Amino acid sequence: MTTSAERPSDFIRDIVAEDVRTGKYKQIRTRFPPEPNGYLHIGHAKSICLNFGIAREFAGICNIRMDDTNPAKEEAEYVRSIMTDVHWLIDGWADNHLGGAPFFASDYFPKFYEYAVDLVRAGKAYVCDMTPEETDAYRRLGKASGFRDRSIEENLDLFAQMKSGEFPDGARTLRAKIDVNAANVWLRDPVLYRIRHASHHRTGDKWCIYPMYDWAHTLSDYIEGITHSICTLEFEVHRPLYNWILDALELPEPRPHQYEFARLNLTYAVVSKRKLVQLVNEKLVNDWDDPRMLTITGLRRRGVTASALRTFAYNIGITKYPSLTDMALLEHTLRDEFNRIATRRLVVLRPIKVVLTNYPEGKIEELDAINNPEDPNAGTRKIPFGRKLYIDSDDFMETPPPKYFRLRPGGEVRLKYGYIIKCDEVLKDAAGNVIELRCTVDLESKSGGPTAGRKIKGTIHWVSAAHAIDAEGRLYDRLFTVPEPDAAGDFKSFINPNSLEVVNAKCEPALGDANPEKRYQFERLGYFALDPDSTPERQIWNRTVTLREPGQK
RNA sequence: UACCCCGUGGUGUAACGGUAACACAGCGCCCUUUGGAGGCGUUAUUCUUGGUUCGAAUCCAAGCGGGGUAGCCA
Repeated sequence: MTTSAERPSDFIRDIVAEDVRTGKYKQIRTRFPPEPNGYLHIGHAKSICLNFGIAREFAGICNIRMDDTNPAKEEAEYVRSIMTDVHWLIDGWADNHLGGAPFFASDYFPKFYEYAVDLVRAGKAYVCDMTPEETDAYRRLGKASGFRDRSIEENLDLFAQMKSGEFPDGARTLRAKIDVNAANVWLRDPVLYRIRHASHHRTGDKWCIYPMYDWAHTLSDYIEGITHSICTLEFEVHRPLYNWILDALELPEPRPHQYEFARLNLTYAVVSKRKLVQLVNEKLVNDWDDPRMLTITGLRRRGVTASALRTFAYNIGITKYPSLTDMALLEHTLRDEFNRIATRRLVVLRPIKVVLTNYPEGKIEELDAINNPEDPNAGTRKIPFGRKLYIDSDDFMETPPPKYFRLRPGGEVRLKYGYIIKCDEVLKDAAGNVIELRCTVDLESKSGGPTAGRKIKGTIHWVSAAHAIDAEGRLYDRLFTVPEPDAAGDFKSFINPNSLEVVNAKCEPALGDANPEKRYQFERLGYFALDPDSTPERQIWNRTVTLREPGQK
């Protein structure tokens, strides 16, 4: 069974456990450091579960830190959405390990600047006047900048002028003086500060020099007392620079250490902020919270629960191998949880009318139905039954294939919790579409009745026409038609044209007081959740995931 | 091209020098008033070649394959 174990095992947790054992740190402290330039997605969820998971397993703390060092890209709106999503995901699980209010790298700008001055004083950084193109070219050639050997006094003076706004954007940078010939290009005198006369979402126009990722991130970790700085694989080559910064500043122990793991890839999906932005901007989906998006907000709207997402994160594990996880594993995780908790209801998605010709006009019966066969405490409810019903058009075929167990002309089927019916007549419109089935009921076959035990292969769901509640059903499918949409060519050309189907559903009356927090199984169809756009007059149901379907349908 | 990292069934992971396991997916059977769930069974794995060792998925080397980096983005 796939349930969330208390202590997952992976190479990072092994390291943390060892550090705890040796008493290397007083307390374990991790961090989740998003840049507020977009919405969080399922890959971030993996990282959040890792960092907060470690905090809760080792009695530690996890900080949320906005890595807001690039004023051109970042917005307060993203800060808000990030906090909403993280809180939702860790609520009741690791929220008591959260390091207080969100931290902001921008709050450390003054400290970053002081450290930079220290670095210059130590002769380990210099102001460089080369253009970005020249810098690139020199770096590629392993050639030293002509400004590399400026005096400390001149560097100090120039850096102060950079800060006070004496120079235009891009005119100068502060660079670390490391090794222009290093095999690792990130050690070839990396840029630490650049000039950007731009308004920052928090510091406004106070600064016109902004720290680069490596400088800001390393020092933020140090300032916050982070012990284990966990990031994705693309930062692996930055680790020597991370350590160089700590060494160059001669920062006292305890110091943070960086570890890297593989980001999440999923079949039939894209999981990268850049691509998700495109889907939104090019209107290929409705918005960031479109239920087809693997953003946390989209998943939430679709009906995915935080606990299921956490279980999924546990199931996929943590390694350094850049794997591709089967979307079926996510779907399995969802079904596994929902099967246990979902309230069962009868809903017809694509109705056909059925008239029971031998059932008395005006007669209504109340049938007993089980709310959740997996949970006896969920109890039962009554479902009204009458002469006119709706069944799903999928459950009737005029000329069915061999293994079709449902209704056919002259055939019998059992109505869940009700009677066995037989199809006598098929009525069609001028276009030849089936519009009504006229059936007869075996009046003794009701649950508990004399012929209730008759062996009938198929059981289908139904709704009383007189009592049905009309509702909108939004049936989602995977957003892409191929397992690896970004493997070759333009991923947007593989968008599934049928990723959303809207239907007018007929729901049993018990759904009238449906709870948006609850999960429902529409029997034989799938798991559904109420969309926030629902109104008291009209419900909108999002299909989170279908029931598992056998090979062919 | 250079540097770094990673290679365990179809997929995701475990095994921490002692003879490969769990989950997903697939297939078959049983059960079923959800073609769901559940039960039982089953297919299938250590990239290659050397080396170290009594013993290697595990340690070493080379090769092959995959990924990452080479922004004044993060």
